[in-house]
Amino acid sequence: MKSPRHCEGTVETKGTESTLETDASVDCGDPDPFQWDTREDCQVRQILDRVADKWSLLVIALLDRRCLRFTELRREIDGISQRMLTVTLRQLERDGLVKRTVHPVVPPRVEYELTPLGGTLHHTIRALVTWTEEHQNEVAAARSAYDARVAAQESADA
Amino acid sequence: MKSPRHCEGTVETKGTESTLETDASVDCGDPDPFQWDTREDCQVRQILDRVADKWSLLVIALLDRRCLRFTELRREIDGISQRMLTVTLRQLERDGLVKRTVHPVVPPRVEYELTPLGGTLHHTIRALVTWTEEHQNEVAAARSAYDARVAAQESADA
DNA sequence: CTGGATCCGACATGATACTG
DNA sequence: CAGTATCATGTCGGATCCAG
Repeated sequence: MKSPRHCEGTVETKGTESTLETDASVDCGDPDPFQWDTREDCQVRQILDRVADKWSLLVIALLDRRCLRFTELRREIDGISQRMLTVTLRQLERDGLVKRTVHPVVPPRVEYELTPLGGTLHHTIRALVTWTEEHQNEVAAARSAYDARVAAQESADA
Repeated sequence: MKSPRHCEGTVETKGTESTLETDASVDCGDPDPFQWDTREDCQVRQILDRVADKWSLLVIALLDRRCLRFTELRREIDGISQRMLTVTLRQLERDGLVKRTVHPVVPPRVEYELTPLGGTLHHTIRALVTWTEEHQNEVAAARSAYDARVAAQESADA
């Protein structure tokens, strides 16, 4: 119901699909700091989902004021499929975070870079990555402790 | 290609089969700033996925040094199902980001709050949310422009 | 080289019913 | 109230083929 439908597939229902979105109609500018993103139809929730996406995160982090070609990105991001890279880049381009430049040469050369808007996001994303790097050991320890507790509990039940 | 499997971070099973061995064995501490998270077996990637998760994001943002009960969280986060709230809270608890307190009363009263570790994450998450709030209009504009371009292109083809 | 399109399986997620 | 268990399904995402 609240699924943020992808825009992949280049649907020809360009005008009709936007009708079900409550983007423009809903005003999310509320003063309550604890109410800001609680409504699923709020645009902030949608953008947050896009921006915090698994692959989007990596692409943005990788495009640190650098131009990267499609294949370069694909090579750098271990595990991403061609399809997901394409889809992710399209979404980011649509959101104005990534600029796509096609060089009319043969073989085709397409380069991706962050837009100014994307550049501002980069810092935030980077902060998230930094936090993860700095605290991964603590998280791992917490996981082990939790798993140990669960295991102990289960053996106690048996 | 390489290992086609996903980042196996999101498991809602017992946790006994969690990938402990790979977590500890793989060392992600590399100096290259552009290599840090490119490998899918890197623990940073897994944690990033968890932390940047749609619901996790909201829960952490909501638990800003407050104790919230299960139902309160559920009510605040519009659109979340009971199941996903439970799963999300479990994951966060396992990762040591959220503390779960059960009050042995009737009716049961369970409260959730951020751990100190979760508190440090909170700032970063908050920054992400703030960015989204501040730039949602630009993103929306970019989307409209993109959609318009696509529409124009399609009508030109026809 | 850079994708677009399609097929299809797997898994995450939602809905529902049940429990303590 | 706070879950757990089960089932249904939609979406994501990978593999493959094809095109410019």
